[in-house]
Amino acid sequence: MTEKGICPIQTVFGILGGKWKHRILLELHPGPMRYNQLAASIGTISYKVLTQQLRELEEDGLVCRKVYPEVPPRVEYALTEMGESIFVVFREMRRWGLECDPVHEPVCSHCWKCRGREENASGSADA
Amino acid sequence: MTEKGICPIQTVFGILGGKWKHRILLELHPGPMRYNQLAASIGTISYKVLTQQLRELEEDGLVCRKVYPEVPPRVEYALTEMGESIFVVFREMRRWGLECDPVHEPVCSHCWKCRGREENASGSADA
DNA sequence: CCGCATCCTACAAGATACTG
DNA sequence: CAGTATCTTGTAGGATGCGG
Repeated sequence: MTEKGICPIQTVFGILGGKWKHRILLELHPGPMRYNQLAASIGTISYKVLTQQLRELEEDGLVCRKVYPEVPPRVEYALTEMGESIFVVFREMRRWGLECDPVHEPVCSHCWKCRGREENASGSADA
Repeated sequence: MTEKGICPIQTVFGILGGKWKHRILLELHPGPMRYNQLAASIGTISYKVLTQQLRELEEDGLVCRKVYPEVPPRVEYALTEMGESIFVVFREMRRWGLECDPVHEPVCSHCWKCRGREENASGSADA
C-alpha cells in the first residue's frame, strides 16, 4: 500500500505516483475493462508493470478486480467509488494544464474529457 | 523543459513529477526564500537535486529566481503567478487526500493549509 | 553563499520466457 | 487469457568535492 499518514498532498502523489497510474484510471473511466484490453489501449506498457500498478491501485482502493471463473479466464478491472472520486482532482489538473499549455494536442485519445469531443466537436466540453 | 503538447493531465504530472517539486512549491507559498533556507526547511534534499528541480520549475514558469549582486551572494526563489495558480490543484488534492486517509498526521508542518492550523487550532480551516 | 561536476546507488520500468 | 519469474536497463536521486 502506498504510504499514508503523512501530508494529504503527498498521499495523493504517492497513490498516483507510478508512471502509468493516472493513465490506467483514465482508461477505466468509461467503464470496466479486461486486462488485455487495458494493455492494448495503453499500448506501450509491459504486462509486468500493468499488473503491478493495477495491484497497487487495488490496494489503495481505486480500482476493483473481478475474476469470472470461466475458461478462458476473464478478469475485469473497474473504478471503485473512490477511483471515480479522484476525477475531481484530474478535472482541476486538466483545467490548469490547458491554461498553462494551450497548444496541447487538439484531441488526446486517452483523456476522458477529450475523448468525448471527437464526435461532439461542437459544444463547450469544459466547466 | 517538461514535455508539453500532450494530454494536459500528463503535462501536469510532468511538471510536478519530481520527488520534491510539490514540496518546494509548498515551501515557497508563504513567500520568497533563499536557496539555503529552502534546503534547510526541506531538510533531506541534496543540493544537487534542489538546484535541479528549481531549474525545472523555473523553466516551466512556476518559480522565478532573483539574484542579488551582493557579497556574499544572495538568491531568492519565489512563486510566479503561474506557480500560485497551481494551488487550486493542490487544494483539490488535499481535500481528496483527507477524505481518503483521514488519519494523516494532525499537523504536517510543510503543508500550506496545515501550517496555519498550529496557532489557529480552533476554526474549520477547510472548505 | 550558491551551485556545478563527477561519480555512484537504488529502484522503477522494459524485455522475454514460461505457467494455471 | 491473464498473469508470474527472471534478467536487464534507464534514470532520478544521493554524496562529495571544487569553483565563482
